[in-house]
Amino acid sequence: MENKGNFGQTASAPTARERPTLKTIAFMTGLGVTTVSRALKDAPDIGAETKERVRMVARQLGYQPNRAGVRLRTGKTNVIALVLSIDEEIMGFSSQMVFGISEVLSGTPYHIVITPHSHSKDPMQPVRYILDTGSADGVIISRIEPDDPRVRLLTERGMPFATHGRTDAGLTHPFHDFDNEAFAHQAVEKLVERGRRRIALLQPPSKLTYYAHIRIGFQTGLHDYGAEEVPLRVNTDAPLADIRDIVEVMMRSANAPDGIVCSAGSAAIAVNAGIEAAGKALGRDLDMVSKQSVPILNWIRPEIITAQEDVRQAGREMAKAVIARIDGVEPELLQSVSQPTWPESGR
Amino acid sequence: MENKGNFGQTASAPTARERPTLKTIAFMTGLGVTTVSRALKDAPDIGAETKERVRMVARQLGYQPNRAGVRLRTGKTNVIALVLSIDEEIMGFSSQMVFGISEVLSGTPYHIVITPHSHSKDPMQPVRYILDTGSADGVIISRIEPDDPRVRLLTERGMPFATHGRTDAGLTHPFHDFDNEAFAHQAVEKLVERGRRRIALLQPPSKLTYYAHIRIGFQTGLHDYGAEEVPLRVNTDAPLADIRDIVEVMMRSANAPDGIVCSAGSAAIAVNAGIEAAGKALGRDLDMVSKQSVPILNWIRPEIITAQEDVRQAGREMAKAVIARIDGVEPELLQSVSQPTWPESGR
DNA sequence: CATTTCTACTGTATCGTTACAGATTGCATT
DNA sequence: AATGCAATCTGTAACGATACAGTAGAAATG
Repeated sequence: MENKGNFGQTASAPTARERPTLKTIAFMTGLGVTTVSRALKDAPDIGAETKERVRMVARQLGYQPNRAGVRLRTGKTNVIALVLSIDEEIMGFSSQMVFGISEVLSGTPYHIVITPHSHSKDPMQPVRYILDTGSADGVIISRIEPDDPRVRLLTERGMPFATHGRTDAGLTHPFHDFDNEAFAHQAVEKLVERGRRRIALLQPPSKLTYYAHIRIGFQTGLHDYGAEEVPLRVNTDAPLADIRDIVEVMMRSANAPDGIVCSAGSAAIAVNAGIEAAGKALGRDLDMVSKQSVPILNWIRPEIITAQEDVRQAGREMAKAVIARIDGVEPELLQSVSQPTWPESGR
Repeated sequence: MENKGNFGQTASAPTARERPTLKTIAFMTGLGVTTVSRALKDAPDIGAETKERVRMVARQLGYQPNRAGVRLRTGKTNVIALVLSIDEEIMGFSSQMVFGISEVLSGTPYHIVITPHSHSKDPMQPVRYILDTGSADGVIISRIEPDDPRVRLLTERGMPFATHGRTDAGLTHPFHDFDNEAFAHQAVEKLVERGRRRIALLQPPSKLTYYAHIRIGFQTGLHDYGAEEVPLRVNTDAPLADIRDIVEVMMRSANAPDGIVCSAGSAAIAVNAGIEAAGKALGRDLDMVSKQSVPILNWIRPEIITAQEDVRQAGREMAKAVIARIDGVEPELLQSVSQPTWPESGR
């Protein structure tokens, strides 16, 4: 009579080694399914010895909770959605981020689901989908704008998330960001140190928040170190061929710069091509500083002065932040900014 | 009495616009939940008019089946797992593959879950996890070996999958592969066309299947076009610094090659560095042919002769193959090999 | 000794969906 | 009029987990 609940239900498992469930453990321990469930989550109303017994059997069986069961009953998906822009992305930017995220998630029950979208299309669509279908417990997004509508929506709907990049409209949320202001400032410094004074900036598209950071760092740099800007009318999102052509024209012109600051590693390759197409050479006629997320530029031209942005680390930070947010930690405590590092160039 | 099933259950939805379920539609149409379920999957025992009505209401409500419900009941996860090696991966190889896969999956109910692992560790672990927990309907794996234990296990357990690369042990399974044999053969041809006769090969690690393909293509190429091999004792998986150093030594030696075939884009960058460190120049002292998955090499040195491997296309093919396999299509019909393309170099 | 209070455990209902085994109705057959 | 049979529709149970509302027994209380 004590096992009335199990009786006749788990008359199973004679031959086939099927996946164990709570019922299996309940049957083996002689306990009720509820008790097993509560024992495994260390509930206070279960005896210490019972918990121990349940845990042993569970480990023995290699029990892993059925995700669908949990999700259906509790709504918890154990999924983190990574929203990625499918365009651009020449270098392994997002791979690195994915790997950073996975590193953190591998010690947790979370899975990572990639939700891609074309950023030329509606960037809200994937976010809306996730919210409407409740298909994730947390979200990670990139390419943040100062008053990002995705951030607004996610906040409004109470969905935990972290961003790669900051907003700038009084929104408080977890983020990880690279200190682009410091990068641009230091970049100018490096150039001036080498005697360069007329500096061009290949900047990100102006709608992204870090455009402003780059601009500010660049301009205070110019001011602090006494240099001037040579305008460059193209941004890092442009096709590489366009960047090269425009840089070539600029380098051939009368007021060609003697220094260039480049906000993206892939673009730096095109910039370099433009420079060389104009018959100029790095280190001789001018210097270039570039940010990169993958250490590749110095393999191409050792003369490029590079700052490293550790995107894998960013992935780790954001994963930790989302999980913390899911666990109720205040957003204010989940914000971090990483500094550029300047590996000794050359090899 | 007709609505006894719904009665008292769906007395809900007064204010809050909650996510619609079958029950919601059942309530609105006055039908039973079962009928709605069957109507939506176009079952033969539901009247045409009823189906139409149900579909209209469902569309109106923006109904999307609850994944946890479906998964719990049917075991269908609607997930494709992409198993990725977290190491290496300098360039955006896997991003491109992910994007290719997503393109195909975006028109389906499938989600893509990234399951990363360190390929220095046990490569079976993620596959075992997926099988044991039934966490996906299909799997995509790369870095295939001739007698790949993952392929064996997945086949044995009846899990649909596709591989990036072939096996070579009588295993029949869906795959997409790049024709590395053709690439290597054509690469030799290109070099010989340029008057090169002493050719080195930077080959993949020998445990991977395509090592043999590259070797065969290379050797028949040498034979067909009358060239000889200069041995190069390092493979594409080696750290870039090692590759450069070894290539430099080779290029300084008495019997330096006058042509190099390189099986990976990232490695080509290091090879080039080694060549230049030895004071040699591409196009003058020697030529290099390299495969690349992202069109970057010619930005670095226009002289590199490049073959394009379209990894995004590979992602598409594999996604289509896994889904077809899930739908019961025979593996024999889901195998494809893509040919190298040789874009006009220069720009 | 009766009553309350804990401790430790359990049954039932439920999440959303679908498989299965009926129902109900109308019509054609005998 | 009884029977058979499609054509449509429906209720119930189940997938695995957990929230909730208990229950049984022991111990503490009055």
